[in-house]
Amino acid sequence: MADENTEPKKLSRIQQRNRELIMNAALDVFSQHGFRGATLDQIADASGLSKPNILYYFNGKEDIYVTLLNQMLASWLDPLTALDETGDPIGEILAYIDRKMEMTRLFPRESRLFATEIIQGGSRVMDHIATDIKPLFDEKAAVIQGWSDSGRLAPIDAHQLLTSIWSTTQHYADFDAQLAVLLGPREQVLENGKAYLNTLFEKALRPD
Amino acid sequence: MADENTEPKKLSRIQQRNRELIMNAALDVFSQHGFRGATLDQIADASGLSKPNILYYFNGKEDIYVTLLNQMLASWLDPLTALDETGDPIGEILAYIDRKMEMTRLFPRESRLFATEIIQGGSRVMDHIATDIKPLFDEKAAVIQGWSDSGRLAPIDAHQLLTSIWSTTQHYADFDAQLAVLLGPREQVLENGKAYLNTLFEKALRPD
DNA sequence: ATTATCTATAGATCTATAGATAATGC
DNA sequence: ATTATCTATAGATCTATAGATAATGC
Repeated sequence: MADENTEPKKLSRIQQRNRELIMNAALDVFSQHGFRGATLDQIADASGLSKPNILYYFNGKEDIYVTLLNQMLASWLDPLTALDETGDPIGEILAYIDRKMEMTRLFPRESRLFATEIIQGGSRVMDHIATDIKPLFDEKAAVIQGWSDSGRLAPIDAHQLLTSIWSTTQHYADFDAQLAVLLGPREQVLENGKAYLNTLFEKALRPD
Repeated sequence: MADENTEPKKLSRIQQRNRELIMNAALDVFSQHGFRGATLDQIADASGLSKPNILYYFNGKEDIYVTLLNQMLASWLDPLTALDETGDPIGEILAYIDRKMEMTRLFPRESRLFATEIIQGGSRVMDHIATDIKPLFDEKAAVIQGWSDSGRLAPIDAHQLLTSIWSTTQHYADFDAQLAVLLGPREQVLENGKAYLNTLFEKALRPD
């Protein structure tokens, strides 16, 4: 029970397919109800597999949840990783915003899963945040701060800038249900949001 | 069972105190776990009352939750209501941001309760959003759009502007756990955030 | 007398496992 | 032979109620 993470055991085709079915169902269920609110029954129903069969593939509810989170977090930072120190400052940041908006468009459930987890204290991702997210966050913030300090961007707090980019872009996924009532259909809202954010940050970042 | 909302029955001092204890405990528990994830046991523990006693004051888990949401939503829009058409456009919007940041500072649990509810589909507040929030949202957006169209603000999509103010300000409450790791202690983060948002929106809104 | 609280428990829901059976890969 | 799935169920947790008892307000 100590070292069970050494399991690159080749997965059979069935294994692979069913694990994917479960992950997808779990994403639906956990992003809608959070960890505590979700049940294996719901995941079983959504995946089309029986409850005991699901526990044949995973060691339990928490195992499913943690596996799902890890899988998702692995690609969550890609848009920020791609921020290029050697590029044009404003162009780089606007491109980063576009990539984040694309994440929102393609992976709204993942965004909501992460949001719920953090809102509820984030005990299962805190390690990940400290270990993986913070270093990248600080590194890229330093790049942006460098641009700002050297006058290639307006004077700005880079950490706060990144925070506001996260909040504005992820909001379109997380508060989808509210925005559908207040602003209209999803695709259109995202399109308008993208244009708006580009204008907003372009004006705010332009030096002088 | 039809018209039980006619209950302005004067509450005894004990009634009032215990209902408040329960509301406060429920805010803790529901904002941390969402509706499905919360249990009466947790609320009982947090309030110091017994479980059956809690059900003496409320008709059940859902009754507690809905009462809490309604209570909270009643004041949630106050900052927006105060936006004054006859004031200075940029000053009014920056003051609105300050009020929202103050809500974040004073009522982070309420913000997280609302966020979790919306992320999870918002079935229990959709009516409220359509009936109470949307009209005010549209009215104030029209005011701002008027300012923008008449050149007193930069050209801007007022609905999107309000959306981005909500997302940026509420983010400090909702993603508190993450920001504590990435940015540092809460009070300081809020202070920096307030200054940052003022600069950001001031630059973005200035005409010309 | 009325209001508030407690003990005890019914009945539903949930996670997880045991053990049998069916399907698949050599 | 090994992998995958099913039936049945144990044991824990949860919401809610019944019915008795204690506290409070006239």
